[in-house]
Amino acid sequence: MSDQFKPLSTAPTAVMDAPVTRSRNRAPNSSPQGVETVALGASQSLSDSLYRGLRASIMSVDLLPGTPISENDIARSKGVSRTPVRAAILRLADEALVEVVPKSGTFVGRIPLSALPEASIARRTLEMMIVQSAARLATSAQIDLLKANIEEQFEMVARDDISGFHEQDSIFHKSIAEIGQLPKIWKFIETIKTQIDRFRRLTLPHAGRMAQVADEHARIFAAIAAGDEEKASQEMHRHLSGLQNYFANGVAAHPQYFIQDIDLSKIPNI
Amino acid sequence: MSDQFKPLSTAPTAVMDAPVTRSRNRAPNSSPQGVETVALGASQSLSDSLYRGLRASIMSVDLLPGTPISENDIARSKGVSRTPVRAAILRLADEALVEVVPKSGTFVGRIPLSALPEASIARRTLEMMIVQSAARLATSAQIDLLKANIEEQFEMVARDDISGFHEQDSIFHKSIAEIGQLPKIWKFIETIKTQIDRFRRLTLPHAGRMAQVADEHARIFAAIAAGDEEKASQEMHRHLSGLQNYFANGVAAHPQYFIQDIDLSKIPNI
DNA sequence: ACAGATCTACTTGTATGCAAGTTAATGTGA
DNA sequence: TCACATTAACTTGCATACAAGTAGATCTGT
Repeated sequence: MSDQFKPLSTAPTAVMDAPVTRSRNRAPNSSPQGVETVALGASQSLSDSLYRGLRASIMSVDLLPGTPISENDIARSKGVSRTPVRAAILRLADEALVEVVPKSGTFVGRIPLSALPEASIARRTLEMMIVQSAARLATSAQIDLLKANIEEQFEMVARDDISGFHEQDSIFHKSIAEIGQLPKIWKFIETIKTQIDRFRRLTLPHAGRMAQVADEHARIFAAIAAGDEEKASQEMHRHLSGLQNYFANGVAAHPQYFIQDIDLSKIPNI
Repeated sequence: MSDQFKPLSTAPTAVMDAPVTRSRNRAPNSSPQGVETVALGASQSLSDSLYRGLRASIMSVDLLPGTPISENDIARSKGVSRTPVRAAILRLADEALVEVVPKSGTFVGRIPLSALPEASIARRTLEMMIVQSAARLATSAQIDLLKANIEEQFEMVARDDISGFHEQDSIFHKSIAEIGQLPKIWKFIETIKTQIDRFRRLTLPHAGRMAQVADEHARIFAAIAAGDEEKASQEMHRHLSGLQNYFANGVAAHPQYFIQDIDLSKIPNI
């Protein structure tokens, strides 16, 4: 059962055999065994750009959970065939951002409540470790840049610029990961917190919380600048705790947006 | 730009309008707003079973990194069309288990060395937290089951049954996550450690290490049984550290299996 | 014998058509 | 008026055909 996918070409890897079938080698297109694995910046592919557009619409909750989406409609509206649309939707299905029901329909994914508590715990655990590393390794130049980011955040609070604040928020956490020399773990956290972000955008009142979040960020920054690993970790813990307080109200307001696959009263402390 | 994917149906959500186009609702097929989100056990889909088969072959390094794979060949050998094969390959490409070079070819993914150090750190960090939770929450019944698993492991060592040992190893870690009531984080970890597992299967000598791993597991178990969170965490740290010792030799033996996108001499302590 | 241009078989990406199944609307009976 | 069978339009999953591009084999000139 394990050799059923062995390459079918009869010629082994040796090159001097009579090549019954041309054995194709690695395309020199791809990273030539060398140093860089830099992603291809431009989209280049129809299904890629469709994927990104759909994903952005779902993550911004511009498309609400449960909304039916039709491969045919999207294909017609974009003037392409179903094939690249379908490829994009299948990718989103792997991320649980859409739910595909065979022979019936496709829907913007409802948020699985059972995923949120452990996603929150995992994110907090990793970011506590990351910020410890950052407090240990930060250079004065990096601290200056981070301080500028904090000031930007308070500027956004003053302007009441929510989307601008979210952007600076994201840069803050990403920068800490870079300072801690763990940038790929931040990438991983971004996938972990996907459903958490959707939950927050759906249920949390953004206005009041901005100032508090900026304060929490400032305390984390201060600990990093002071090189106090333990304090930085504790402040990050505070910053990333307390999500469960919003569960009951958020779900009660819009139950149709969620897959209620856990007992909301039994959520552990996060 | 953000409303380009709004559903096209002219009818709003209200049901009393004259339905120019039938507005389709959620299929009662899918989880009916209820409690369970249980995955559909049976494969049901051609592309699903192709995906699982290919993934197993790649993870077991039965298909070596860099091996060219052809959608047409697989389709012919399985007696299906390219469509489901292609869907499976695209899923694998998202996991970096295959590399697709447009208009050129598809290859079993080489292991990106730059991903390994941070994956190892993230995994260790999460499992240290999980085992602390397990040491805190373990019931005596759970401890008995875990003890039986440890005994199985030593049995496998005695029998020199490598694949059997790997299975018990996996059960050990998964059981700890269940005891710690964080089973979904173990699922996360399984995706994190994908490339690490491939690296180990390619480069590590399994024979000698089995006994040592079983011993490390036994020490973790003892700390859990004693309810000693700190000790359990430390033993897990020891168990999951030291991968970097194998980097240089493993890569030197088979450089073509890896994307050497980092300087091997600059790998941090993991 | 060797270097370079040309050619041809192969690759992935997309378009299109069909099959099986589901769901909402409609028809039918009481 | 209501319950139930029928039907028709829509859905996703798969098969097939074509387009654009790549790379190895071959041919040509020296």
